Amino acid sequence: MKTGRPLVLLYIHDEVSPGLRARGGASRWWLGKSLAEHARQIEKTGGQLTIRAGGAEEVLIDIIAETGATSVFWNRRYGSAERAIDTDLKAMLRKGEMDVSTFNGRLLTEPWDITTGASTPYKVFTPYWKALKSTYRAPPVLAAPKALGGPVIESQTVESLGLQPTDPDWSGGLEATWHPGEAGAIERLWEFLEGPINTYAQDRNRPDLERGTTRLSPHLHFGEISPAQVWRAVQHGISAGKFDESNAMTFLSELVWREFSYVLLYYNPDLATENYNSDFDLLPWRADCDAVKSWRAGQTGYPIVDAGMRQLWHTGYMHNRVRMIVASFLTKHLLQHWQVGEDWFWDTLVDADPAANAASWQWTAGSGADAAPYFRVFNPITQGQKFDPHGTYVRRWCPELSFLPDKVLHTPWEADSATLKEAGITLGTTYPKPIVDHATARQRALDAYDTLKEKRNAA
DNA sequence: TTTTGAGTTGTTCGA
DNA sequence: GTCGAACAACTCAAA
Repeated sequence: MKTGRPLVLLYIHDEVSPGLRARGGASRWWLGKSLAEHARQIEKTGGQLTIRAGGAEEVLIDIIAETGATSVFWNRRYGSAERAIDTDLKAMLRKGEMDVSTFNGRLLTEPWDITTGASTPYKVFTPYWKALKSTYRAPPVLAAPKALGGPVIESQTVESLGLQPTDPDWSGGLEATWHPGEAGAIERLWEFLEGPINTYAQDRNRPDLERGTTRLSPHLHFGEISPAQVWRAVQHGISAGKFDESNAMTFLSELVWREFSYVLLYYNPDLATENYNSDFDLLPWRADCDAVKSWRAGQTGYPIVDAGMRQLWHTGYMHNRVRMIVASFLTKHLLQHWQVGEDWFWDTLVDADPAANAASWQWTAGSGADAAPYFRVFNPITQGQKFDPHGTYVRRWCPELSFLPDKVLHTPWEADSATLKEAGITLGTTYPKPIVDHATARQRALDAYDTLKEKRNAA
């Protein structure tokens, strides 16, 4: 790359190229905030973030014609539609004798970089993790450029992209929870490294704790902070003896789960729509609209499930432990296809990610790579008691249960009538009765799996 | 090529 | 109350 030449900093808002999955509502909200913040930061250096909506190819052709640009740079993407678009773009630009360079901006390593001894992609997490941590060294973080002044050309406003919800504007809870943008990301990382990292292995499972996890996922998704930056900061702290190594490595392994999801997506482009393990094509999922409605609304009658679903609706986020509980509940207790859940999360999560969301739903359902065995059905009662022991999380998101004593908080249907009355609860009115019985639903899920086995053996 | 050990996150049951 | 075994078998990865 030649230096000293002006840069056009371009964001193409492409909703029209073929095959792209439309962003969900929460993701659009974050994107709008993030772009606005990014534009402000660039303006401070005297530059301009140029925003254009349209197909990537058409927009680039226009920009090149307007500016006489001779080089184009971008960070690589890994979804199948995005790869197809970027491959075509690269071919077109090179045909026009443009310099094209692409980079890895969003992962630690490229999905094809780390392979087994047989040069095949890893399909099991632990050996992948071992291979990555023994070879990966995070590159140094470069300082942001002080001046980014380029040509001032026509640009759309962020507002014109129509990313913010109106009529109704449901984004109040998101607004109160998040600070999209690089500064917010760095702050979250620093807060985490100042203490919580040293108790991460335990506390990451506690949705009732404010700072048990980093909550960096949406920032990572939107490229406001890179995994390499996070890795380097943690590695530095370990070397300096500042962090407990075991806890810090547990944290890094979670970052590598994100990488592993991208390996799975790269080699399985249909990860969000097809069973990774096609045996699951035979599983007799049920189609129960009422059950799905109750699940989405956080009205299942299981407090930890309902708390999670309401946290999601209100803040665009759900604690990871609770994600597993609600996902197990939907796919196993309610026997609804994992895609129903994947779709809902896609629409409502601020960190909705094509790789992590699909891989994690399949993992829970049992159809995914290195998946939970099907007979591992989370018990929403004991999970609640174990990971929200004082009920802080449930009381926060299900305030109608606030006055129940801890002993029956996760099992309101077991409270005697005097206790319920005293807590101001009428089951079936102020809070639902359980929509399924745990033991019955568990057995139904195990039976469904048995039919799958029979069908597979017969085939 | 064959063999061997291992595999994110759990629950239930019975001693 | 605590603890270990059973829950399935299969596929992956490396020796």
